[in-house]
Amino acid sequence: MVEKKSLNFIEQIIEEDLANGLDPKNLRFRFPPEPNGYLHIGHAASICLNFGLGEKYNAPVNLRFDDTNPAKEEQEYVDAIKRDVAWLGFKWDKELYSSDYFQQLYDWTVEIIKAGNAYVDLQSSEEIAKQKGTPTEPGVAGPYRDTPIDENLALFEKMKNGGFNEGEAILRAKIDMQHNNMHMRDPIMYRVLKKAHHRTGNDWVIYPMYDWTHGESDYLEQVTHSLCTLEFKSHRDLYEWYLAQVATTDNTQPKQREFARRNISYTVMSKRKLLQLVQENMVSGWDDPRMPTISGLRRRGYTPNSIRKFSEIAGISKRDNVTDVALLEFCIKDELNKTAPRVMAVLDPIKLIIDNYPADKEEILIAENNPEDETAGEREVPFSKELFIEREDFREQANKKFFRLKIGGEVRLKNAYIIKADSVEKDENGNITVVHCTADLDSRSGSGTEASQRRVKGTIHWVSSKHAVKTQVRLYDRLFKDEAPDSHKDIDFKQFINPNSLKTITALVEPSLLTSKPGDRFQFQRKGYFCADTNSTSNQLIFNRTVGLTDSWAKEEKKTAAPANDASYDTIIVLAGKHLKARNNDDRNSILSEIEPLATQVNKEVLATKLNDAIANKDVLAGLLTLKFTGITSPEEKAFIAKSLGMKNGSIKLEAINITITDAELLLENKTLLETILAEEKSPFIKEIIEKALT
RNA sequence: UGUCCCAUGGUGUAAUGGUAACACAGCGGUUUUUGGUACCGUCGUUCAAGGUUCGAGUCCUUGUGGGACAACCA
Repeated sequence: MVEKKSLNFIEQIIEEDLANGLDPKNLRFRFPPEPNGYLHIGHAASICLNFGLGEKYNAPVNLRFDDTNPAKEEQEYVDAIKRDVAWLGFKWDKELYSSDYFQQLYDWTVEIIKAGNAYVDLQSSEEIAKQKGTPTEPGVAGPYRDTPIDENLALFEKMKNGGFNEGEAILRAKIDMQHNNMHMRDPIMYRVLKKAHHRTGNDWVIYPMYDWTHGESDYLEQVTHSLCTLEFKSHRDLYEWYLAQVATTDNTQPKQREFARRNISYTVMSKRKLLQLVQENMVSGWDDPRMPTISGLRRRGYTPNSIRKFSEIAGISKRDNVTDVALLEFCIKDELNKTAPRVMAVLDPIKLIIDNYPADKEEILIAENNPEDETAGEREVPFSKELFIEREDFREQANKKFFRLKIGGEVRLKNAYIIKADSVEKDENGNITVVHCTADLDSRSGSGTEASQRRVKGTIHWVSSKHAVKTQVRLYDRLFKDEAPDSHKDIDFKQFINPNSLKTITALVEPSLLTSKPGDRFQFQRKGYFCADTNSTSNQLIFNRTVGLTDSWAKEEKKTAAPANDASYDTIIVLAGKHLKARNNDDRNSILSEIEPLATQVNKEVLATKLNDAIANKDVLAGLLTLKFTGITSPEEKAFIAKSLGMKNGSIKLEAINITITDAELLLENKTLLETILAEEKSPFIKEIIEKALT
């Protein structure tokens, strides 16, 4: 049976071209990074698209560095990019550089000038920008637009020979200053940059711009489909215009098509912002395991397969998107579950003494390496009287939902004995220092005895005190607290940084890990997947947490521990998000009627902390919609209203204004604030409301 | 007050004029020497209004909402 897989819209375009006579042998793609930063998971989508297409159609894919700006580009980035693409498992056909085409581009340019389609402009960038107009107003011609061809040729020659300083002269294509598309209003082809280039050194002092390079590079390489992200859509006209200047009809005409960049929740995905995190030391570097860079994910413990799988199931489209990071995590958990050896590691140790086990006895127990993989084999784990177990796995008393160790209760020590807790020792502060227990000495795992077959509800992991190895463990969490930290126009994305994104602890692990090498991946049983860090050695083991295991006990605990009203407020936040997305008042009103009963249940103390933390639009709106029904009483709530009045989002501002003007006291307190808003407000609707209230 | 692009469950994507589906997340359960995995179940979707058509998520019109475009960046 043939499974028919649906095609994404890029594949459909290719199929169409093939159907229209394009020879599949001519198919060729390229991945064109600028070497000015590290590749991230968003680039991975593009890499997987292009190289995936190459594999699917058996077509070559070039790795071409788009290196036309010597000010920003460095060899370090070239090396990192090559390493990352290769690590993902892709093989490029040719390694190429746009800078290799500088001479060809120059020669073509001279022809374009001779054809009267380009001119040298000697104005300042401010003047040029001014003449360019805006997206809503057409541009006007500058004074150099009609310079005679001979003069342009001479001036361009002078540019090339260093006769102008940076900023004094540029070469422009002569297209149409009134064009709807700003990129067509006589775009810049060359600028003077007296900087050494990482490959061409000091050969050139003029450098071509992106548009006048990219399509021509595609053409020279005979790329058929030049795929890029959506923000280049409006460059397509120019791409085609330049191509028309140089292309001959017997050659393949490359085709630019655009797809949406891949965003992931709780992180940022722009090189500029990632660079900022690196430069401002908010992370340890481009390969910090919290970074969404390929190198960061690699150090975190992600595999090439998991990233390729993610790109495949996330898909390709033209819609703005924020993919749930849980999907990425699913991909790595799914793979590691099948491949990662299991080991025992205690992250937060508490001592356990088996009172009825001989003090000098040591046993070597057998443990399965991976229950999902029979070929993974077994290993030996030492056992003795004194062990460490996870602090959270013991409670003096607990209800019957807690099926770990408690006084008088039984639990299985993984791969070892069933034990029963008897008593505890405590320090002067009342903290438990030791748990005493009794083992059922007939119950050893794998011994085959009747007692060994006994079923107890809980199984916990452990390490032998004498044999335990101290290890540094880095527990990583999401870098940002907000789903889309850079989606808030008025708030800097760094405001959302999660202060607890890294917790470094000392853990105790079983001795088998002593032989682990950097990059080795393990499942620390019941805890998560961990990867030996680049700097891990047998003298100082270091493990990075890639991702935790699904923890249904934590969920259960959260349910009972959190105040009941939390759930109401969480629902209100979700509804507030919908309210922001709603496109008509009917929808908004029905959401309000859902919120009303919930709002009255919200715990005021919970609310106070939530209001204090609210930064994102939906969190602020949730607060407002709750207060709308509960009324404003505390100083915190009043402060929150004042803060909301300052938000730029229209729905939020309107809601805040409405709440303010229906409360006489609030109205009085915020009178000057409202007057300020009135002065700056553009919406006549909002102005009218404020004016009415103020009089 | 311009041009272009986009709009399908909470999220990401399918459905190519013919039964709105898959995955993740959520919720409930079964199994379990990992509260993992696996398995089963469950929740929930076509922005709006008109039009074309036997039939519209898909085509057309208008509207609404979101995004891109004014670097000597790519």
